Amino acid sequence: MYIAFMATEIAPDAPLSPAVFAILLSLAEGEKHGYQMMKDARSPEGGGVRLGPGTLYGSIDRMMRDGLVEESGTSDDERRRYYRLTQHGQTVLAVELARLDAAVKAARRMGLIPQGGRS
Amino acid sequence: MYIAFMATEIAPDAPLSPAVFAILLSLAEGEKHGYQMMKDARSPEGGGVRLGPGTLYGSIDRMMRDGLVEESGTSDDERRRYYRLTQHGQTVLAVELARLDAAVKAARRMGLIPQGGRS
DNA sequence: CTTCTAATTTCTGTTGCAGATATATCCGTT
DNA sequence: AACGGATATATCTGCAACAGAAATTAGAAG
Repeated sequence: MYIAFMATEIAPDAPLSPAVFAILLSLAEGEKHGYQMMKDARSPEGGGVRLGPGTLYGSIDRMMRDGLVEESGTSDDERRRYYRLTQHGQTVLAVELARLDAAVKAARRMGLIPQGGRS
Repeated sequence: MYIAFMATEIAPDAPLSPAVFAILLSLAEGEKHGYQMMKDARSPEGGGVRLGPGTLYGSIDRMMRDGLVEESGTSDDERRRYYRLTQHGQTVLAVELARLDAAVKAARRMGLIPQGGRS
């Protein structure tokens, strides 16, 4: 598959840290500001990760530097800074998801995940 | 579900770093020595992660310290040191897998994973 | 017994993480 | 409009983790 190939070729960013993964996943839904990502990440679907301010904003800076996310000028509130995925960020997320999906499925085959698990 | 509950209660180890996750997953198959985990981790089912010696053995030490893995006296070769999961390690892995499973499924619902993906 | 590979160890600079603290803005109340 | 609390971000700093290089030891092959 294309994605699997890309994993080693154009996305040497893998594997992603849990924080970076959670942020990318949150932004996949659409533009978000930091505080919102924080709450997203806490939910099970968002990865169930606790992000403190240091980790959150530090990660965002690095991700901007690496071209995974960018600021969208949007401003409905003076305090908020909105971010969105770049093209590269979308690719990296897709590759990471494919990676995790493969690992989870392998684990399920091994009987390491209780249920078949519901979708 | 039980596991999901445990995630926040008895396993504050989450989220795991990619290296630690790959090692736990590899050991879920049975006893392994470091070099073998290294090759396991490289395969897609193992997480598709490149572990250099520094990361690998450093992680193992920390995991021993944290009671996730332990040495099994097994020795079919003087050079090799074999490790296995502890009870605690198994629990932590199960919790992490449940976490990732939830995230992957959420991502699939969002259409972020190309196929249904192969099982 | 020499040589090649497997397997681990140790070391070191760089980076990321994580909590604490600080600061600015919005909102509801009075 | 001033106040207090919640929202939202910024900054700073010590500690731990990572990542690659280099060295070391043991087994396998000839």
